[in-house]
Formats: sequence, C-alpha cells, structure tokens
Amino acid sequence: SKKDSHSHGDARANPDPNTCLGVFGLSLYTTERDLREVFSRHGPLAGVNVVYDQRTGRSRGFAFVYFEHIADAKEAMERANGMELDGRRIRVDYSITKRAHTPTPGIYMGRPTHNGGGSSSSSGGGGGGGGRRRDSYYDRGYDRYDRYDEYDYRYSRRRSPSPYYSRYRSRSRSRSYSPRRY
DNA sequence: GTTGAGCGTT
Repeated sequence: SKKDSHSHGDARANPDPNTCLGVFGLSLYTTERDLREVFSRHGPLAGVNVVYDQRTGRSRGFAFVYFEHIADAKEAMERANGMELDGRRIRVDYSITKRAHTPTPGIYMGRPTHNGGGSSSSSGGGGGGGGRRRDSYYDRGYDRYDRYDEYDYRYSRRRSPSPYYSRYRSRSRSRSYSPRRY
C-alpha cells in the first residue's frame, strides 16, 4: 500500500509504461540509424535520439527511442533489454524523462522576483543594484516545460544522408581514405 | 576503437 503512482522516488526503478524508451550502455559507435534498425522491428518509431556530449560531440552512450504505440514500446523494451548491440550489453527501460530538456528558453522563466520573495534564494551572486536579476539560465526553469510532453517529434524527424551502414562500419571503417604518400 | 555510470542538445 506504499505504492503511489506519483512518487518520483523510485521512478528510476519502476518507470511507468511509456512510448519513450531509454537505451543505456550503448557503444560509442552505435548510431541513431542502428537503433532505428533494431527498434523499428517492434513497431513504428516516432523518433530516435542519441545523446551526444556537447563538447566532444561523441555519443554519451545512451539514447532515447520514441515509439508511436505503447504496446510496441513494451514489446521492444522486453525484447531489446539485455541484448547485445555493437558489442555492448544494452539496457532498455521506459524513460523517466519524457523529452530533452527544453532548449534555452531565451526568456526569464523564474518566479517573478518580488523583493524578498521566497524565490530559490540562489544568493551569492552579489546582485549589485536592481532587484531585477535572472538566476542562471539553466537553473531548473525547464521543469515547468514538462507539459510539453505532447511535443510533435514528427516534424523534427530528420533524414541522415549518411552513406554508412552499420554492417559496413563494424568491419573496416575509414580505410577508404589513403593519403597516398610518395 | 577507452574503459562506463548514465535519463536528454544540437
């Protein structure tokens, strides 16, 4: 009787069924295309997102796969969890976050800063003069964007002109370029 | 060819 469907506490352990699957433990060389190939076997996909490191641009080793139907997501989750992909044993589960954190809003999303208002008191900033100051852009403002769950991933579908196919990539990769030396 | 714990930006 302790199970609240609300509690986020064990959300990582018991994510509710969702069309969004988190895929973890990926090889750094596994691409969205590879994931598409694997997961689309279980049903139509609405999107695939490999999470890349902002600095290096390389995969961070996990991704999110969006199905159009929960039933397909469920089947894919059960089937693909623990499977080997590109040499790594991947873990698949329902995502606990629904979508990428909202890209830089561009507008101040904090509470209206009343003087002395109980806002998150991020103090320290040494806020010089005016009472009007934005906390850091990245604070936690995007939390209130969670209602954008219904965001249309379909329009953001992009096609990759990549000539690579996973079965090619595994074997010999950039051997093609031979800077011929004389 | 870097391993790896891990829930998110272009």
